[in-house]
Amino acid sequence: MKTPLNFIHAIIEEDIKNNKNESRVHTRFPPEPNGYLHIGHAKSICLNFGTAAKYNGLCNLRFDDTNPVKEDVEYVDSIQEDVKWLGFDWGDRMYYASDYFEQIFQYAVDLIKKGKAYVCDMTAEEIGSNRGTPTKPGTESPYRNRTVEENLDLFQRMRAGEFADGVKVLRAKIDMASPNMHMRDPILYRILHTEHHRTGNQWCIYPMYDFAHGQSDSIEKITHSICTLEFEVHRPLYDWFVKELGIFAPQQIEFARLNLNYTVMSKRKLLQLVQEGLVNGWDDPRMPTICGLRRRGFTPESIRNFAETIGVAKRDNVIDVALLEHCVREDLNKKAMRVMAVLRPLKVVIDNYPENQTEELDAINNPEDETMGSRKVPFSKVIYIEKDDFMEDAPKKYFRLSPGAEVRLRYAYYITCNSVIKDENTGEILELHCTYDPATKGGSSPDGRKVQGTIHWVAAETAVEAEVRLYDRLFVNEFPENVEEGVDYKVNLNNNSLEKITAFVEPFLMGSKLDQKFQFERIGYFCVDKDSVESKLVFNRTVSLRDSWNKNK
RNA sequence: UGUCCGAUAGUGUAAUUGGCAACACGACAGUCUCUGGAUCUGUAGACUCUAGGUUCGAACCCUAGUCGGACAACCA
Repeated sequence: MKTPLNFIHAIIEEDIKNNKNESRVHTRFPPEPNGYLHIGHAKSICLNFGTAAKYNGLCNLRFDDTNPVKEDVEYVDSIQEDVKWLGFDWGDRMYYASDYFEQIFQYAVDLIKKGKAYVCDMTAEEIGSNRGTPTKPGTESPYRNRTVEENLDLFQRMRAGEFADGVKVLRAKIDMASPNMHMRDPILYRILHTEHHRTGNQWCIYPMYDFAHGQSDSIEKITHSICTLEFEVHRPLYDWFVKELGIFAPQQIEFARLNLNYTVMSKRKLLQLVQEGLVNGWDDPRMPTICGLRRRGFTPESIRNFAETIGVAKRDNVIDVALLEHCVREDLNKKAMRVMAVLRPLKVVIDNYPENQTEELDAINNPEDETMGSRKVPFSKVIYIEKDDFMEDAPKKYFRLSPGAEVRLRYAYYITCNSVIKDENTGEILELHCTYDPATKGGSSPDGRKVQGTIHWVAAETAVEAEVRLYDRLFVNEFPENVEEGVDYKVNLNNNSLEKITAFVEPFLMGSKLDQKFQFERIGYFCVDKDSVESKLVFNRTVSLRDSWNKNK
């Protein structure tokens, strides 16, 4: 069976067939180290590294670090960690645009010498207003016709630090009347007396992204520069630089960025959520960041599979977060060990079970994977079950415990509920009294009688308390950014996106380690949080299991 | 009133490049089950944005239009 090609791979296969670049495929993932990577970047990472792997090519990791005022090593470290965690390897090809500053400076000198760039003394405001609008042409800078010698001298003096921030810029001399705004004498270099996280104080002028990105790709001999749609309008400019400079020409191909409903994806907004304390840091499990998803319990495989499933195209798209959730479930279903945990405990006393007796019952660790073996679960007279698993006046289709009904305790016994003890004042159900059938040990009866439901439980005596963090969507609105003029999108924040509860878990979980993943049977998938310690376990709910009974209501 | 890009079931992506519109998720129904999970089976759901044209034949090519998106940072 041949898998259909996305449009980028179709282009690449055509290029290979035509022996373009000696049929070489070389991509790159070029983040700016000014924030943490999110699921949208994951799409790009999977695309770039995945494409290289598919065509026996290479993929570089390159930091586009041309703006020292926003960038930081904290981000370059986290980006490397996240790309690695996703399962990709850039080998020895980790680069920085700042590695090329000298070369890029020379490119600028070349342009000046060719009369294609000039130093402009206008202020930012003047340049802005002279640029015109998309429908009106701009006007030319009065400095546009400085001589090559003067430009060369001024540009060298900019580099030497003779001028203050903002008083001069280097601009390309292209066409102030171009219908493409990016061709209206774009700024190439600006003065920034700011220490760079890598080059220190070596430079006080820095190239703009537009003057660095394409050339960086060119220097690295990138064959296919895959980027998002908003850079489509920049492509003529990159091509202009390549042509004027006479350097290797990468081919830029643009694709539509990922959008997820109930989620914001812009770095600016994510930063804001962090800075305003609306979430607990970049790796808050509610964040769509890669580190957030990791802490939430997502696996790299599930994210890669998600990227594969959503495909690549040019039209705008909004993916349902439910698809992302489906991808984790699918992966965790195969891998996660099953255990029992009771989130909202209801005490059950089994009246006819001997006092002080404890049994070790066999439980299968993963019915999807025999090799994961089995374990022992202690059982005794007093147990906890889920509050939801009991109903005093149960509807016909309710298969769990109710007065007079018999259910199976998973891997244990059949029990029947005899009486309900309630708080006299509030009517709240405090405990249940049941009897068990000793012949049903292990969960099946010798007489072959069927029970409607199977519920999970934890023996009270050996139960371990654990903090469980239940996460919900960060936003209540499907499109949180769709707000009326002047309204802050944060009004759409979900006030109940995090609920911390104390649960009882089976003792097996006692020694569980950071990032270990479990399925709490009948509830969902959970992982050990980094806040977890020996004396106080903390679990994050990655995603719930489907519950069709609840859904139908 | 500019330039560039896009438009296919609810959502996303395909369609051997001009030859019966398919797959996944979701929905619904059923099967199975010691997890109301998973599995398995099935059903519904699309005048392929509109109108013309080319053609034996158009989702695909052409023309015009409609709608949507991107672009006016010394950000990337």
